[in-house]
Amino acid sequence: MADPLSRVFSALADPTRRDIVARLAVGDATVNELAAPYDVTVQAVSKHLKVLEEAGLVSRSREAQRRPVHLEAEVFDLMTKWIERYRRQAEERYRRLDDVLRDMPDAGPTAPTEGNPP
Amino acid sequence: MADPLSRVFSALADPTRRDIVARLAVGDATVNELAAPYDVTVQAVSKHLKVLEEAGLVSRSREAQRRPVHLEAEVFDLMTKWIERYRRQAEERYRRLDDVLRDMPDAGPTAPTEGNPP
DNA sequence: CGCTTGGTCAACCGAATGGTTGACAAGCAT
DNA sequence: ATGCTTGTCAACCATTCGGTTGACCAAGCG
Repeated sequence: MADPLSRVFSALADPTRRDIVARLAVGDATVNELAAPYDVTVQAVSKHLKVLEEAGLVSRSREAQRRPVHLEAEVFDLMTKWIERYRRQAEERYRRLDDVLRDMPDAGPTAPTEGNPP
Repeated sequence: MADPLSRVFSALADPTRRDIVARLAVGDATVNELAAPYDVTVQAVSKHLKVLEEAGLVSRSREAQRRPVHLEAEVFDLMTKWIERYRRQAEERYRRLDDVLRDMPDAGPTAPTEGNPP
């Protein structure tokens, strides 16, 4: 599971982690602050942050004994690019199908338009 | 893990599944066709398709004994919306930080309101 | 009819995941 | 030096996941 795309998708496949990302979009926060709203231990949240960090979605700096967590938004582009590519392709195909159906108002029961003579 | 967004992200967190989606963007295909390139059993691919279907990314119709798989591109919007929202928010915040730094051309080495006595 | 083709279901296995508790390090404050 | 705060690491547990094998169903075809 080395590839970056898998890590990003996987990281965001968890609702708690998505919520953390949502809250970090507003502003940086410490681990304890982030952990407060959830009814899990702070260690669990620390694990979540590790996952987000390994996916490149988040970075932690050092500031006294606090470790402010910062959202790294660039990685989103990786996903967006992948998604857009295939969404567009599928839509294009959909549009083309419409054209075909319009151009073929009376398709016969047997449709050998795919004639691929050996 | 009932929520749709988690299911979609989770479904796309697997490289094989992403590849299947990529190939379905080109055109519908049967399970056996889809399974061919991978060196796993057809049952494994069937499981992958089930995951994709439960995420709403794919639909299967019935056609004789074949089950053509079709890519359902709308669900992508769910992800795109979520991603765009927080990406935009984070970028906005980044831009604002730049403004702050520009408006504060002579920030001392000691942080402003955060008393850091020697 | 019987058989081959296309696909799913069920049970199982090893590895990864999300969670817990407990110990511990690093800073700051007494 | 002692202690409190913030956070991580390690070990463990239950569940999920990706994969396998084997049985099975549903259609077409000889």
